[in-house]
Amino acid sequence: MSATLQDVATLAGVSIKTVSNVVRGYQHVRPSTRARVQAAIDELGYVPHSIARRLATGTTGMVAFALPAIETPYFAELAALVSTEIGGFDYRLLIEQTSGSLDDERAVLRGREQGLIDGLIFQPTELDADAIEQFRGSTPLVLLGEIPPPPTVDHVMVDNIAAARAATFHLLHSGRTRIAFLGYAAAAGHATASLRAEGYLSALEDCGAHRSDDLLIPMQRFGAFAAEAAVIDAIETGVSFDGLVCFDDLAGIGAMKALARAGRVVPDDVGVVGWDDILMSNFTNPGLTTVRPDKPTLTRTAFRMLRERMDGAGGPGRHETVGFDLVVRGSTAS
Amino acid sequence: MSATLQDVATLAGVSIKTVSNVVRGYQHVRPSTRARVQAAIDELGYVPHSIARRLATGTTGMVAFALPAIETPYFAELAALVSTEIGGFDYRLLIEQTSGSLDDERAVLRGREQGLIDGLIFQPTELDADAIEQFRGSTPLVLLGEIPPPPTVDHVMVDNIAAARAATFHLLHSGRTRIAFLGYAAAAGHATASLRAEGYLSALEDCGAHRSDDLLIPMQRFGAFAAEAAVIDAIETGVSFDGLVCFDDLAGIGAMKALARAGRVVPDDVGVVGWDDILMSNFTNPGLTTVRPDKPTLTRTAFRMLRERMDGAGGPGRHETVGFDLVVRGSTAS
DNA sequence: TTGTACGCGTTATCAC
DNA sequence: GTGATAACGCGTACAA
Repeated sequence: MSATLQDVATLAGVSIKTVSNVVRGYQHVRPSTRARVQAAIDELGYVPHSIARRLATGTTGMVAFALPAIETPYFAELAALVSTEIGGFDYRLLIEQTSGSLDDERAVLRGREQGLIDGLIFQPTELDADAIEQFRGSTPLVLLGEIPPPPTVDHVMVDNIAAARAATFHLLHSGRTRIAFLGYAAAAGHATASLRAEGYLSALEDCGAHRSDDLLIPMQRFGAFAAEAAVIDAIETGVSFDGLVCFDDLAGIGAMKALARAGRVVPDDVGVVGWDDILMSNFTNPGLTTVRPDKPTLTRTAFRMLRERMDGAGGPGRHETVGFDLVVRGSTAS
Repeated sequence: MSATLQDVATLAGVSIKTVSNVVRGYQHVRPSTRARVQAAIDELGYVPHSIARRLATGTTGMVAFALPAIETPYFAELAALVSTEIGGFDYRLLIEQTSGSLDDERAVLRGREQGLIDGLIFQPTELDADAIEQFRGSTPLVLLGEIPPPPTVDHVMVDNIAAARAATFHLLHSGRTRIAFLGYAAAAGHATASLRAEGYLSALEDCGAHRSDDLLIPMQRFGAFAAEAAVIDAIETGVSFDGLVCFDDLAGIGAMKALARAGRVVPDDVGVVGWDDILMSNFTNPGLTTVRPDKPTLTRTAFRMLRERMDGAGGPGRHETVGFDLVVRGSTAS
């Protein structure tokens, strides 16, 4: 099998403590000793056994990112950023998919096993503040997304209401008068969808624009297929709109397909705004105007807060908001 | 801190061995004892400490998936499948991004630390058979993708030449005569790109179709942006083609954008075929015809082979091929 | 069926 | 500066 500290120590004629000191870069080791030990390490091809180290230190060097689904482009992009970010600090990334299921979210929060991870970055969709408070274990935790966080937990978010207002104003200011919202109450009590709808409604109100329940287009599930079906349905039932604020880019992309099939021209007949600025929004035809959350800052902030907690920082939950842009593309050209 | 086996044992008035037996579902435990122990477990909220267990057993319950970039839709979809698949066997997923860098691929293969993972599923892009042979450690390994694998390593792939031929024939049979290939030698010696180009060329030859170096459109990098730039460039330099076989769907999507900007109509002027059948290929306008590898079988096969190795199976490397479909959509309608 | 005692590979606390 | 030795929490012969 692989060489151990003891093997190296025997070969170098020192104690394992000295080998350990060399391996871990401890300063006060006589150069000649260090050289002898290093030679033994090289000869045996010794590699530290991380599990043993971790049992001894109580840390694992692993950070989990719990998200609904890794194949969702927005989360995949986030995961890539998190992976890169934490890699710079020698942490490794464990991916936990919750599928937006209550049970999985609970399991993730409780930590199926102790000692597996040093910290958790978690984007909940189902659990509310009380449940998070109740189920969370003792591992450092940072929440992502738009749920109202429990007062004890760190949290990073984008101002969804402000962003939804910006998206809606953008459509209104290009002269559109009947703006719909796609993705209303996609899941009962879905915090993100509710906030975005709220921002949308408040923008309509501020401008005195037309509001009606018709214009709140529900989606049965998330994703492009569900969005396409929802928009087809809305058109068939006679809902009339010339602007569409979508829950996310996938919804926007599904909506644009539905509109094309219905013979509605984007942006001439309908202006469409998405959310997330996933890569594909650059490549729809026309390009999809979208709310772009500052993803790099989002992940960097989350990991910074997590690191502070992992380093033992106490205190009440902190709450940070990161910015967004409205990226204007062809789907709302006027 | 958290409760340990010893805490539970003390509370239940038994030895830690008995508690361990209960926790691990050992059969021969007296029901009354089991009940008492279970009560203690519940009362203390005992959760096994995975690191300690793993130090004792020598296994980690973790499988790593090493891929170039998690935000690439194809890999994200694969990762989702792997995560679900291994979750059914109580393994957890560690994501390793290699960014297609030689150093990172080596590091992944060598395993930066011993004992962290039980097995590795690895999609190399840079390393060749010799290097893999040389750098691989002792952890069970299954390779994904199109590199010619070293004889000792398990490997799952799609028949890229056959699939590229099918894609090319599809365009030829709809009456197109000048078929180009996008993504040629995107990286020098890139195995996947080479195989696909090879299949493309052999199909042209079989049909006696026009072949020329012009029609091999190179890409500087992978991805939709690079593809868009490459196609714009090809059009500007006067390359004439009425069909386009793309390295992957991202390339196809980028190509369609470039064609639209150049005023070329898909599929009337140019038929486009992609590769991977990522979700977005359903939502381009028109939909993107694509080679769909059987991703569920791919990941299931890979993990089955890996499990067999983790269970101690020896023997030479096995080699499995999974199927593909050609999914015909609007981009090649005739 | 259950208990005792040792080993897994490392780190950390003391002595020396 | 370096060496014994006790944790870390759990699995497992072996014994009872």
